[in-house]
Amino acid sequence: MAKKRITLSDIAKEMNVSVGLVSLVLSGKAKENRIRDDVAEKVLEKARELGYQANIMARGLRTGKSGIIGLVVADIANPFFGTLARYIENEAAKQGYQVMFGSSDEDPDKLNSIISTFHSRQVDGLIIVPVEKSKKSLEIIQNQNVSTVLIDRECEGIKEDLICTDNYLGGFELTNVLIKEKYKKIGAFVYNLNLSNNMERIRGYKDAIQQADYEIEPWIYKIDFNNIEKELEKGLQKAIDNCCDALFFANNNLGILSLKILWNIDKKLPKELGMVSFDNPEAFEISRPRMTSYAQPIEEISKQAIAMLISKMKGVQAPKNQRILLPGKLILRDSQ
Amino acid sequence: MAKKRITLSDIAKEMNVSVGLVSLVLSGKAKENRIRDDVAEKVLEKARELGYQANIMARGLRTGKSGIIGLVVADIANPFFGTLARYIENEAAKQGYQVMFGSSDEDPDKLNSIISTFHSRQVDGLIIVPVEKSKKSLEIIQNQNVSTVLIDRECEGIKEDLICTDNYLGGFELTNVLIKEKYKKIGAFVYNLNLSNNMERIRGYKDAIQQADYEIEPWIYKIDFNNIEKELEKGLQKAIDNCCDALFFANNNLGILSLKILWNIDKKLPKELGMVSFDNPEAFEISRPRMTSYAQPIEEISKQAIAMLISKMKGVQAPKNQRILLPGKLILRDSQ
DNA sequence: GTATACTGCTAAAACGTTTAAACAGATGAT
DNA sequence: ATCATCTGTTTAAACGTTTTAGCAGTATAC
Repeated sequence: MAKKRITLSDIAKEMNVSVGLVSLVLSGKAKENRIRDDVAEKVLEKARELGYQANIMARGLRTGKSGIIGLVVADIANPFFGTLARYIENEAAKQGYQVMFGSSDEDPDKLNSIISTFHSRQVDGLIIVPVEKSKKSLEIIQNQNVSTVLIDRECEGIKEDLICTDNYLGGFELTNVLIKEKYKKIGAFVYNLNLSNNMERIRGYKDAIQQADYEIEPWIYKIDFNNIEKELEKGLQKAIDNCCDALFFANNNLGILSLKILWNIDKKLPKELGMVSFDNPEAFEISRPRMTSYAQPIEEISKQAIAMLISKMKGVQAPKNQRILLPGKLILRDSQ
Repeated sequence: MAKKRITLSDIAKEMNVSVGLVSLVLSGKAKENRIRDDVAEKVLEKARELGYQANIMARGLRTGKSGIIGLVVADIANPFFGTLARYIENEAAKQGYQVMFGSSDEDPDKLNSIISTFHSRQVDGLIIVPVEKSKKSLEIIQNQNVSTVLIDRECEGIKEDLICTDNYLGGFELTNVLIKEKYKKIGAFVYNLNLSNNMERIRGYKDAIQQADYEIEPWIYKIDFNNIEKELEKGLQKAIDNCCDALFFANNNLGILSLKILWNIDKKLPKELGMVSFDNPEAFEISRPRMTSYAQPIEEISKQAIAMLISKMKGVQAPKNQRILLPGKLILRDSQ
């Protein structure tokens, strides 16, 4: 019942050749090693017949390569990261790599343990969405000399190749949509985490407000990441009490939840307030109002990340510590 | 620069003991092999000091285990599967397993190639969302004797353990919500794929209609999976032309897209039509109308799937070919 | 004083690859 | 006839673990 796996030596025995020869043929090195064509052909045929599948662990042990790319995101259930994972999966597959993933939940300890098991598995490369205080984990990995590229955010104190959306620009453009409508007070919502991308968005928000052609003040509310929904309720109420007539959400989570909460507070609110949100989940297409948002170039990020990772793994000496900022796309709908 | 990995033998050399002893200690088998406590302690200490990380490929080669669970879903970017992946990741981690995933795109060839690379990697177990015509791939895997559990849907002609939502019940309950409102003609939308879960939902829909306490006819429209948006536009228009006054969507994708399309056709439509949808993405909470839906017990599915998989991997002879149907939850909102 | 059992360790094989080096035999050059 | 070259293959080491069998030394039993 328990069918034994076919190994190189099974094939070798059946054909009365050496294991080495079979290996050479099956790894496509027959020509360079001048194996006779007819022999190579027969070996290939036999392998097919027996249903040979290479044992990747054995190969990996010998070669030191696993063919695995480790991806660590904040939460794979978040559509932004899910989509990202999907594109990365595709791009990696094109290059013959498999993807293994882990969700950090914005927790540096989890991040660290994921990275460390990935390392144990000899991943050939790492694509990491760093979290607050992940400097130490990243330093360890850098010392270990594993090819790594960071995406989505920077990590303070770490010099490493990075691909992410131009968050400042997004925050700036989004806020300007609101400013054009002459709102008097635009409240901004962001996590209380020290995440470079969210901070950049807020920086864009602030700059836009400062450069506005009329008098307007920033108003920023930080949401405790461990208690998002409750905190957001409080914050939203406070924004209303403080006469905010428009709202800026620094990410999809905050945007979506706010839409829900505002409606619960008062069904008229969503229509009366001006709103814009970073990220572009499908939910924003069917919400009322349809949320004006800033779509990150997820596919482009994935492509560039894999391209850069592959070139690093191949040892092509790309100039260290590149920072690639990709522009997103403003999606004008009807919430402003 | 390229820091060498620490191996058992590095530790052994530094401490003048044998590799075997170090292995025994680090794999927690010191006691049963009566290694002296002080020796064990020192080895542990040294390993920590040098930053030892086991080489999992070497271990895997020796033990035949990889510690990896392969998960193949239709599309990791779909929030349903993303959430599923997340729970599976968590549950697997609790048992010391890592998850590797692949997206099949409902394509049997892709499914097959994913399964086959997973097998090459010696995954210890497989959790598979089967697609149309995946019988052959699954038979191969069954012959290979890899522990497998199917989730979300059945695969025609394959006897294998299965965990999924009680789709029939969901379709039935959802339709009854509409029937209670006395709609005259309820149009149902479903993919043209032969997926057991979607079929079951439609069966529930049909039965509910047949058992209704007033005269009503089923009206079903099948959407070509390769051209969903265009087809859906056509179908929705047709439903309206055919005087449907309510709509039943067999999954989240169809529900979300329809909400968007209907609004584009005529902004009054979403309010005028009765609607219900299978699945419960967050989008349904902020759409207008808020969509009444049937939430699948994703966490429960994941937990049971991992539990069953682990017990199969451990060789606990669970009665073959279990079929576990888990009830979902009707979420009443205001689209009916 | 000899057999027996226990203690704490080492030795070595095995897992399935990859790959550099070696080899035998044929061919060619001198 | 000798040496070199080429052809097509084999040999064997190596990768880093795990695990079984065995070994030397000490303790216990009679």
